[in-house]
Amino acid sequence: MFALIDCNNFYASCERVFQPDLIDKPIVVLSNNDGCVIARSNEAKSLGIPMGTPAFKYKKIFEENKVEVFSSNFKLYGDMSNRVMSIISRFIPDVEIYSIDEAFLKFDGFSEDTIDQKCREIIETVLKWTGIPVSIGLAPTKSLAKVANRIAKKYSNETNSFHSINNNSKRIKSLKNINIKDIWGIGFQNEKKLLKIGVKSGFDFVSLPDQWVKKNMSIIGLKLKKELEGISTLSIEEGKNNKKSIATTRSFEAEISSLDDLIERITTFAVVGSKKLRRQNSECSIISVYIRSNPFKDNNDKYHFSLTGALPFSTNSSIEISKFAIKLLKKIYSKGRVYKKAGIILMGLTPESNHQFSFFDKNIEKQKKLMKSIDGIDNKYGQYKVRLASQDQKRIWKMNRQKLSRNYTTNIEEILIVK
DNA sequence: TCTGGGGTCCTGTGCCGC
DNA sequence: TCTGGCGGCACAGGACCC
Repeated sequence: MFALIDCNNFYASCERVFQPDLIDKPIVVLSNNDGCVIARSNEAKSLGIPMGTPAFKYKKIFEENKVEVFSSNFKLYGDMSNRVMSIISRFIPDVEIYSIDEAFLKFDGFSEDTIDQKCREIIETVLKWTGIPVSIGLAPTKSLAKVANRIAKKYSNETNSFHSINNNSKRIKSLKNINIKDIWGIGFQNEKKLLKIGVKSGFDFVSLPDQWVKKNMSIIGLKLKKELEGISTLSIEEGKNNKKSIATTRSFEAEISSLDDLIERITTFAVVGSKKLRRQNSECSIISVYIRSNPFKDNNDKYHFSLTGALPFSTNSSIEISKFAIKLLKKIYSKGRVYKKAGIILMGLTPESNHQFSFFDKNIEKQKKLMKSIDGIDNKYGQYKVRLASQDQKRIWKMNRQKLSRNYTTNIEEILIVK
């Protein structure tokens, strides 16, 4: 059996742990730059504030209903997530951390009663030790565990936040009651496709012929169908911690058109990206750079240019990576256009320890030492104190974070004081 | 005025060498 | 020597997730 454990309204719950007077009050958490709503407490949900909506459109509703608004504090959420995950691992060894607020668990060789009991214990312990409420869905496949989790959460009063799909009639009943768009793996495009042929519920979906699903929704769609039929096609992936790509991308506060400005941004992204690379002891061999217009602007002139290139060797040096990224940028840049967002993605990641020496990297030892001292200085005096010449020396990230909460758990200066 | 960032996987296409 | 067919590969783009 698979269980999916999910933290309820995770970011909002994290904020609430440290401000208990906000219990029962509507809370929203905004994305970087205070752009979109990315988390809502139940009270905020019932005010009709949608997920992912631009915050400025709801400013009035926030004020009228005294909604507590927070800028995202990922340091805090990341730390709270680690705490929750380590508690879960005390109960069961097979854990796949799926996202910051979700994990799949695999129960093998336990009786049904034992599993139920363990799930309830996990819910209780996580709440007691961290203050974060969680829900658990249990089922024979991962996709059905997602469905079960939804039910556990939606009817938490009756389910006590735990629901199990442990027989066929429960499976059918759940699928009949779930909207097609609420199934894990069905996005907007597939929903459109399915509604067109009259598929509205999960049950309608599993009633389709396999060939249709394969043809119209690829192998992924077919795997999903099998999962919902109770045949497991997705397994627990442990140790997924090592990433296959590392992206650093940002929207700009204003549109940019000069090459120099873009070079400055791309260099900064390259520096940030290579630092992430070094932190997980990896190197990259492929770099992708993109620049794009504002997709929300009301004209037809929308563009997105990207270019991917392979380095002649693997590296995690900020200098090599930014040099190469700028080369790519120059190839896709065209004068006279305006850009609103850019990014760099590092791919072809390999462990630093497997480094293949090549003719080109005579400099490698020198670069390694240099990066080590840069990281050392940054760790001592604060992030990104050392900058490359092509970065703007005065510029600091102008991220808009007007409503940032404190780093209660990761910075001793900001710890909660009880008077 | 103000619309996030970071991932994964799959598929179509074009090119290359056999 | 030329050509068609085919597999493998790289790459771009699309779809999904949180």
